[in-house]
Amino acid sequence: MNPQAIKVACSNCNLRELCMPMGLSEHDLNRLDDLVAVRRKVKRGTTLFTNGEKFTSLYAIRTGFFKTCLATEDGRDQVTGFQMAGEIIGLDGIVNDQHTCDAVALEDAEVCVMPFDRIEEISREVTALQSHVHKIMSREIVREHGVMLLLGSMRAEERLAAFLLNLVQRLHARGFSQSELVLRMTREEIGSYLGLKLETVSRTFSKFVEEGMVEVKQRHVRIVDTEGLQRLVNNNACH
Amino acid sequence: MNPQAIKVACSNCNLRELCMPMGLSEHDLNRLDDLVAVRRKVKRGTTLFTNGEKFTSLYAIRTGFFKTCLATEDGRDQVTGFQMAGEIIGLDGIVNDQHTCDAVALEDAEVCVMPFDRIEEISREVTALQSHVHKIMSREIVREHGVMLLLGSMRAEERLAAFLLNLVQRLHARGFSQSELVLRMTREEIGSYLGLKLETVSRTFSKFVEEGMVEVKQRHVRIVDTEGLQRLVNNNACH
DNA sequence: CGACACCTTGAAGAGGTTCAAGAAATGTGG
DNA sequence: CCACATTTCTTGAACCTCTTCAAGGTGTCG
Repeated sequence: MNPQAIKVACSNCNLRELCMPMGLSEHDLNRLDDLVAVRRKVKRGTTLFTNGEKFTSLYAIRTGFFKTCLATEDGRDQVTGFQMAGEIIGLDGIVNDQHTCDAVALEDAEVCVMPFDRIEEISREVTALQSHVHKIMSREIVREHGVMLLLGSMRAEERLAAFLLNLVQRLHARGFSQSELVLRMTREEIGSYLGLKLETVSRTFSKFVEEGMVEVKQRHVRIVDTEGLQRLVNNNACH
Repeated sequence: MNPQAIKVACSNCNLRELCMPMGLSEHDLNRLDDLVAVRRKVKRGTTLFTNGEKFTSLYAIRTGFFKTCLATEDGRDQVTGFQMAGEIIGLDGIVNDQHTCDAVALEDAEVCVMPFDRIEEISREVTALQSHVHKIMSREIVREHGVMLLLGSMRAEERLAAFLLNLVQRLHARGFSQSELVLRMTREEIGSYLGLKLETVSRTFSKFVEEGMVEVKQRHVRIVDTEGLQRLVNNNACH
């Protein structure tokens, strides 16, 4: 058995710059390679973790696409985010040693499993990792502030425009098109995330198409007028 | 000059159990006392930090009451949270070394200033602090998930009920009444937080009063029927 | 190829917003 | 300490956005 062939190594992962700190010494890089215990495949439609489950690890998404969602006993359901390659999920579990939401793969996925006690251990030694972990958590807090702004103050069109621009921008950062994207989620999931009903999402898509801002063919979306969408998001003066 | 009299000491602060880890050795406790550089008073209506300002420190609230809010150039405004004694604010600033929201004192307040580089330094040595910092950030993430659920799936009554119950619960944890509270914020600020207009907040208060669930006299609120409010929040079956 | 999930569109209805006016509380300056 | 200005809160009426309910269409997967 050749350990080289099996060993999971952040040091030569091409997603490193997305999920790991940059500019490390050789020595620190080697320490980081101890972070990832194993990789885990998650089939489409199955969960990486669920509400109530014991928290042990954070997960770095290598491939695939996830949603995280809250489901309360009384039947409410809220998608709290969509995550793609290079992003970290599981942060919600730290506070009470158990997860408070479900992470569902929206397409076949693979994640790097990073046991949290090991993260804490190594980040005591590698300052860059410590700082990185703090920044990742802070980034999530800031992202959620943005969602609160969206849910609290935007109208349906503005929400969907903001959503599309955010998605395409993140995909672009991963080398995909600036204007075309394939939605991995249903209208209902988009609606849940945006605080809208699926019919409203559908209607708003249709409206964007009528106005020539996007082309939509099922889950294939092409953004024709980025500035137009941007104006919708920024400019709430027009109402 | 007697250092004893001036020295800020977490080790004998009565809010310690709210903002600091528990069960530390004498030695670790002493290390923790190096965390707080100074205290700072913040007059009502003034800001502790503002959007764009350089991030240097986290703040533990000793006395007083804050709101954090996002204000975008185009005039949107969103209250992202209300914070009280024992809670930590400033986490949003970590990711980009600058704050992304404003923290406004809603009454005269005093905070403990904890330089973040010192927090990172000490938490490399004191495992309990490291863990504590992680938990605080995770707790904020989970709290915001809850707000997303509220904004994304609740109706006006449900939102206000959830808001009141949350406030009174936090106050109760600080030794105040389980049923009476004084709101430190305006109807407009409540509305912004809950994604409603101030008129809707006012009307919903009136409705609760009519139904005998609460008594309201300006900012003085007395919760008469806690279970009733709880039912509103949990039970979305009734519509 | 048939069953199922997903999406679109229409029409009616509800919940929340907007606009407006007035009342109550709070703060300020003389 | 009182009078006045200002902010905050309440309530009504009309309106608008989004939801609900319903039906039909499209795509997908075993």
